[in-house]
Amino acid sequence: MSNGAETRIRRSREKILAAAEEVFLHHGFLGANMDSVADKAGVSKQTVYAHCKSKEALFVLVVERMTGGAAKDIGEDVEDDFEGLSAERFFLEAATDQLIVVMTPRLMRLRRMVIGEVERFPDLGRSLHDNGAGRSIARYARAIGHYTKTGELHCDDPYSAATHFNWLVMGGPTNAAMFLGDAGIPSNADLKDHARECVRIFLAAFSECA
Amino acid sequence: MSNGAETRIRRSREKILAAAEEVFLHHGFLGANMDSVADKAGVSKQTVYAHCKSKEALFVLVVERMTGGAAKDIGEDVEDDFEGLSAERFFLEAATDQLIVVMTPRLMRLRRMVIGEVERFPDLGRSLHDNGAGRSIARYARAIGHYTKTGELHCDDPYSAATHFNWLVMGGPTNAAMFLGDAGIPSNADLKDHARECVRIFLAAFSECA
DNA sequence: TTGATTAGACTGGACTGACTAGTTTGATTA
DNA sequence: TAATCAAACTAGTCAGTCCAGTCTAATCAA
Repeated sequence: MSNGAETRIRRSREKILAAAEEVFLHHGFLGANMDSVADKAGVSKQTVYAHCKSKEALFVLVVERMTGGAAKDIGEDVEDDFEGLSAERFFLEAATDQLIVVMTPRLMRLRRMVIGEVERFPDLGRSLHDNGAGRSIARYARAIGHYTKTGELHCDDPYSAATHFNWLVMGGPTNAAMFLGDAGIPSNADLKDHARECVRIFLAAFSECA
Repeated sequence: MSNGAETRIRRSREKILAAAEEVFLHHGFLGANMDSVADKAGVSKQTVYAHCKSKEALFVLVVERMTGGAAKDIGEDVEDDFEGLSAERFFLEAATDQLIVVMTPRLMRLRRMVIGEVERFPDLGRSLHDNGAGRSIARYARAIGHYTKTGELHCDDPYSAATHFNWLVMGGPTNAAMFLGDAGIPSNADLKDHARECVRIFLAAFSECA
C-alpha cells in the first residue's frame, strides 16, 4: 500500500463526494444519475463504484458528510461560558448565529431533500432531527438553566422553554425556505431583526416579572 | 353526451384521484408509477390518461385537491366573531384546532412530498405556503388586531406578531413530523398541552403589562 | 542516478437487465 | 355510441457490471 496511491484515492474520493453532493442536491435521490455524478467528478463510473457500492450508499455518505460539517460549523458542542453575558445578549447572539449559519441555500436544499426521502431513508431523517434542532435546543436549555439559577430567567422546564424559543426563531424562516426555494431565504438583515423580536418575546415570557 | 356517461366519468375520476393520492403520497413523484395508479384505481391505464394528460398533470391535480380540501377543513376563511371571547380562549382554541387538523399523517405526507419536489413543482410549494401557514397567520393577525383595539393585547404589528405565534405553535411539531415520519406526530394530548404553553408565552409577550 | 518492473487505481465505453411513461389496437360494456 | 377494457408495444432511461487497456508512483536493478 503505497503513499501515492492513498492520496490518489483520497483525491478522487473527494471529487466524487463533491460531485455527488451537487447532483443529489439538485435532483434528489431518484432524479440523480450515477453517470452524471461520474462526469461531474471527472472520473469514470467504475471509479465511483470502486468508492461506494451503490447509489444508496453514496447518498447516505453525502448526507452524513454534510450534516457532520454543518454541526461543526455551528459549534454547538462547545460548552458556553455565560459569565459576564446577559441573557438578552446571549440569546440574541446565539439566535442570530444559528439563523445565519442554517439559512443557507446548501443546507436548505439538504433539508428539503432529506425530508422528501424520509420514507426511503428514515435514519437520515432521524440524524438531521437530532443534529439540527436537537443540538440547538440542548444549547438553549443549558443557557436557560444557567440564567434561571442567576435569577435572570424564571423557568421550571428549561428543555421545554428551549424548544419553544428554538421554533419561535427557526420556524418561520425555515418554512419559507422549504416551500419557496432559495428565493424564500430571508436576507441577513431580516434575520437579525427577526432574532431581536424573538428574543424580546422570549424574555417577556420567561423573565421574572416581580 | 349522455347523462350516464357523465356520472361514469365522474366516478372513475374519483377513483383515479384517490388511487393517485395514495401512490404519490407513499412513493413521491418519481417513485410513483402510473401502472400502479391504474391498478389501485381498478381502472385501465388508458382511462387514467383519458382523465389527465401526463403524470405531472395528475400530480398537480392530486396536490391541489388535497390543499383545497385541507383549507376547507380548517375553515380559516370564515370571519371570526370575537365578541364574548377572551383573547386567551380564542388563541387556545384556534391553536389547538390548527394543530389537530394539520398534524395528521396524510397532510404531513403531503407536506414532505411537496417540499421534496419544490424544485420540480415550484408552484405547488408556493400554493402550500400561501394556503397553509399563510391563512392561519392572516386569521391570527385579524384576531390580534381586534384584541389590540379592545386593549387586551398590545401590538404595533399584528401580522408580525401573528407570524411569531403561528410558528411558536407549529414549528416544533411540524419539524418532528417532517424528519421522523408519522411516528414523529405528537398525540392530541401533547398537542393540547403544547398549545396551552404557546398561548401563555404569547400572551406574556403581547399583553398590556401596565 | 537512471531505467525497468510492478501493483493497483483508473479509464472509456459497451453491455445487461429491469423498469416505465405514454401509445396503439381491437374488443367490450352500459 | 361513447367510455372503458386488457394487453401488447415503443422508446427511452438508468443502476450496476465487464473488459481490455492506461496511468502513477514506489521499488528495485544497473
